[in-house]
Amino acid sequence: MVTIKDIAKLANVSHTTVSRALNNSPLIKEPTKKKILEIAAQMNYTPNFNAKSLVKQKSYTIGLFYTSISNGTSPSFFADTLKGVNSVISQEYNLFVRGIDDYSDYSSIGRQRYDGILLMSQSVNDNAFIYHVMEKNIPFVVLNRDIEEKNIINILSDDKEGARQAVEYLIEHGHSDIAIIEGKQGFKSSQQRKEGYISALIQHGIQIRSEYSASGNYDMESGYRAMEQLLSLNTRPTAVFCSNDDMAIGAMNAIFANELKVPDDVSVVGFDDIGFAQYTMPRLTTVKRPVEQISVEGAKKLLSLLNGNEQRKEKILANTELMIRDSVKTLAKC
Amino acid sequence: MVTIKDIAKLANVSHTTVSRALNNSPLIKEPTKKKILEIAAQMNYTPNFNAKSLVKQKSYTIGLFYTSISNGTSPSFFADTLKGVNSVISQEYNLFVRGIDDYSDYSSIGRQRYDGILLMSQSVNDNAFIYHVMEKNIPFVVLNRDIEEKNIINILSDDKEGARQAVEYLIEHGHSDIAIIEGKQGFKSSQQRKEGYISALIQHGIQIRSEYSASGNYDMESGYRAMEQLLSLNTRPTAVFCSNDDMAIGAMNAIFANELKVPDDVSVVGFDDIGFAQYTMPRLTTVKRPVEQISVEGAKKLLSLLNGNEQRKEKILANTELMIRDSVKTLAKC
DNA sequence: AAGTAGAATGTTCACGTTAACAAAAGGAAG
DNA sequence: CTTCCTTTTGTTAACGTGAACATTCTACTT
Repeated sequence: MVTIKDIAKLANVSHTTVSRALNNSPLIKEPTKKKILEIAAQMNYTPNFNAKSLVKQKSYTIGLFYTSISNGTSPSFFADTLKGVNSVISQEYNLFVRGIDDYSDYSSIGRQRYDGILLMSQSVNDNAFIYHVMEKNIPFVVLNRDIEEKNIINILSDDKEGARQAVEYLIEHGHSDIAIIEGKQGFKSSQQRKEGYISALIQHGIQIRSEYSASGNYDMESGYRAMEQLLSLNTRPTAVFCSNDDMAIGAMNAIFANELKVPDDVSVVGFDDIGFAQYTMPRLTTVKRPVEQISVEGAKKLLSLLNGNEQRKEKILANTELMIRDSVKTLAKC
Repeated sequence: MVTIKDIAKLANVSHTTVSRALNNSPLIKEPTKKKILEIAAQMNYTPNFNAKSLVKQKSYTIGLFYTSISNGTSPSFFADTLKGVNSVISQEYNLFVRGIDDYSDYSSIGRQRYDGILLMSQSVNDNAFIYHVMEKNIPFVVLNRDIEEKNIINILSDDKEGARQAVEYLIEHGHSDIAIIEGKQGFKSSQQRKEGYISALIQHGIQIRSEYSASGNYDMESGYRAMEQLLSLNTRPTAVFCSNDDMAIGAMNAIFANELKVPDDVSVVGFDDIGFAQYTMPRLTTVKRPVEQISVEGAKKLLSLLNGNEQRKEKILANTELMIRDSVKTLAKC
């Protein structure tokens, strides 16, 4: 392995001069710098990041942590977040990916190893990890999940507004018998999506009917069951807002199973815009959560923090986008 | 930051003794070791991996490289491979993730930075990277894509056999007018899946008809177009083997668009078993590529290599599995 | 009791880099 | 030509750890 000392010998200067030249220090005369740079290139020199890290007390490493890599994280979430973060991180930084549940204890997670941490949080269970990171004084950003705690940079999508818009879209297309299939009990996201649903109804003066609220837990199967329950009502809803796409797919299957059609008999709207939403039959109208954008913003924020720019420790809401496809029917307004 | 020297002072021993105790050296007396370990735990000591790396000439980092993170890699592929690798890598190692196309030059990729490299290869364009890694003498394993080169550890699924089994399954269910929608021209995988298709037909004495070969390029749209072409034939095939699931979904859409039904009018089989295959209507029968298993095997192989166990530089084929769902109809044999 | 082998611990140095301080070289002013 | 800055370069130490070699301590043999 070629080191700066090797270069120094060849260039007939001290290794410090080489170091300075490579780091583009203004202290070095142009011709000297040029000569050194040439030799370095010729010798195929690669800096040793470990040595650099050791002396600079910086790891040049950013940790990207998920709640879990093995359990529950949806494929498209991985792909989108990784894409987003990856596009921002410069070559100077290493990107390390791990699941929080891979660790039995967090002792190996310290400042020396990570300059900063991006946490794609999907569960309240992550809080222990968050406290550890705060305690260790590692710069970090929490993405995707709403953290109650103040003084944390927290970027997530505005689920309430997204849900409101989706339901408003249904109303504008003539629906007023609109049901909701709720997300997992106790999840902040479930609550906010429901709030959006309610807010849209109120805003348009539509009465809220408790029998139009069916509970689910974010998986397909629960969407199916919730839909069956809704279909068995005396006055069947003409449209259903599902708190995520998986449940929407389950709901659509339940509708088909009852020999009804989407959107002719029942309109369906989802939430998330998973990759598969455009491959369903019919293609699913849904609320796109800007996961990739959140990742990009989060990574940028973190990098800026690492560069010493003070950031406001605030919550940032990213806008959702309604992806209009084919699962909603326009009703003639009565 | 607490270092072994701090511990040494408190324990009234030399820092080397601490180092040995922490590394569980047999040279240290039990009571001393115990005392040191206790103090370390109490002080919340975290080893500095940079210093360790520097002196041991080891980076404790495994690079997981994809052909691209931004382009073309399917979400489920990310998720499955990451899961697989992650489950094997011990806490001792860092997992570094990047796309090859993130690099304009490979100069920063050297032995000091990576103890070993896992390459999830999806394109011939990766070859330049492979040569670089070989030249730098970094231990590595190529996964997923068939590499012609000898003397490379190369783990991939047995696509030919998988395709053969799928087509055989169609034949066993009474089909003999079986078409194929081929994968992207020039891809090794396309070729091997087609070979499997042909081999099954020959084996069962079924004549190969050139008009039953439609070309595609692995995306939905191409599957749709290929299927339309097949449907326009005088003697429509009763079953279609699609070289991947995306094209199978496209093909199913084409069948529906022509007011035909899957599987009643045409049976469809896919390849890959993407997550969505079980959510299609009807659920897609397909060949599951053991992506996660390949990742696990590859990571194990690499770790074993890093631990100094010589590995045979060979090609390993992993078995596919036919996922039987609802997109194939049993025909009465004539 | 002395000698000795072996176990346990300590000293010193090295890894490759940057930083603090030191020194030399060059140039301007008197 | 001194003297004194300023610019450029060099010397030395430090980061935290592990390894080679050195030393001390123990326990056993004679």
